[in-house]
Amino acid sequence: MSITFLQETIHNHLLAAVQADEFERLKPHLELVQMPLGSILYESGDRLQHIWFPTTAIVSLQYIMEDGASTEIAGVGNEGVLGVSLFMGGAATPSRAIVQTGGCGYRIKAGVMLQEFNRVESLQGLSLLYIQALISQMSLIAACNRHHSIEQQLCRWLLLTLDRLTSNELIMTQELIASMLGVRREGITEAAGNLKNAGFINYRRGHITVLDRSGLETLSCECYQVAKKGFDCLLSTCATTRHSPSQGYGKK
Amino acid sequence: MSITFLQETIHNHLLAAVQADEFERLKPHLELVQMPLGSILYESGDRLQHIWFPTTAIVSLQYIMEDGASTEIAGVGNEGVLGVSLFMGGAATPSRAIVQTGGCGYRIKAGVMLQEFNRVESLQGLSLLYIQALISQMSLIAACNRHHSIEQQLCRWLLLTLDRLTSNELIMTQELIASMLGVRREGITEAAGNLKNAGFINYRRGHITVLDRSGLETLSCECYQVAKKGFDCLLSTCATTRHSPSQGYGKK
DNA sequence: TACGGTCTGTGCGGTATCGTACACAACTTA
DNA sequence: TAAGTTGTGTACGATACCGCACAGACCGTA
Repeated sequence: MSITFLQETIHNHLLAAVQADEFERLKPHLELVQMPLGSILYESGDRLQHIWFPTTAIVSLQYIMEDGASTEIAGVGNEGVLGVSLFMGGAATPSRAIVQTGGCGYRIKAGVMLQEFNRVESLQGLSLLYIQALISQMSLIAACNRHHSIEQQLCRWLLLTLDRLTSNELIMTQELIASMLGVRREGITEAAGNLKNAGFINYRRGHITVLDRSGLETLSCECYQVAKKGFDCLLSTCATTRHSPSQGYGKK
Repeated sequence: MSITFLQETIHNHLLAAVQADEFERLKPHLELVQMPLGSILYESGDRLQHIWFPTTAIVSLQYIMEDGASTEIAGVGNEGVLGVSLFMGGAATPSRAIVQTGGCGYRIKAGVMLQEFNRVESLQGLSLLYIQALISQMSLIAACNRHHSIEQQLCRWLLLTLDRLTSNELIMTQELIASMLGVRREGITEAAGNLKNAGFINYRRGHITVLDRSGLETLSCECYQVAKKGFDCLLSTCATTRHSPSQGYGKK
């Protein structure tokens, strides 16, 4: 049971990079939870109750405008952690965190986490490292929003999501993608139609299957490669401090 | 001389909020420098040599795409600090920092600053607090980029810049504003023309004078108010930890 | 005062995206 | 199997913004 726990834990790279002795302190507080599609971890303005380390789930951070319009500002998978604003002064979070791909993750109470953050240097370092990566990703997305077409952005988004999955099928409606990218649903329908005609993807009601990754890469803007490089960089840094060297990322 | 120095220093709110004894340690390393319009503090990918605390200068953080297209991702005035990625793992900065309004600021060597950051808890806390505010601002701008018209964004931008100035005149070409907002220069010409016709601003070759703030506020999107609230929140938190209670922000 | 460079104004066609409306298909539940 | 819900396809005008081209105005400098 303890083994299972550890192996599952490893599926979050950030958590896996915590030093062994410090991890032992965290362990009793980590709670494995379901993160079902569409559930909202926190709303903009909420006071954080928990911190989450996704394992198989993917979470989208969105900024919501007064009229309800939304924009994804970053995505978080098993390379990251949700609720970092807790470490930065406890002020309210500026975004909504909504589960974009259902799965699992570890949850830990905010109070405990804050205590450990302040006590444990490696945990602090890892968090900061992640925040840096998050900022990079946000910059990228902001610029991509401004300068690239819906089709290009859709490709980027599909690829980044795919990189965090073990399968090549996304459970995802066009409506949902549209709200992430901050565009009309019809815009996604059209772009997705093009990708389907090109033979790069296929889909049916809420399921998108990627058939040709490299095809998507050719249509995507530069932003996918840049974002990927950022993640790789983060992960390799994590890997060098990993508490158990043999763990990979393969297990379903 | 020492008095002058201190008073100048106070013009950066973040620096002013450092505890007195810790500030004494930093003081010998702080270097008052000119920050002329258009100068670039660092480029995307640079290894940081310095950290800057603007006093009268305003700096724009921009993401630059491969084809040279740019987008402002955040603005930094005397409420903030440039080079925070130094604290977060030393990886390269994801953006370009370019001086948008000429003025002065304090500079400190990266090595010294990093040492102090790791040693001094209040400095760490303040930096994190600022990073949080920066992230909020970035989210906001990303969403505003996506959903609001050039005119609305121009109003927001003018207002936010104005809030950081003591005068109501911006030294600024339309071309430069366009590159900040990531739009064509002609788009700015048109929007600025509207604002001029409405009697809210006036301008001549590289000088923009704001005549009617509240007019701009009515045309601006919600984003200005939200951003302003974020800054106010940051500043009030800084104020409560300020090392010298009597210092304001009035001196030219 | 003349010159030259920079900044601003304007026009025009092209296009991506929006807003709206509606039909149809796929899946769910009764 | 039928009804109802939800997701997708399509069409069409409106419009915001782009790309380009060029004219004119401003301002520093010679």
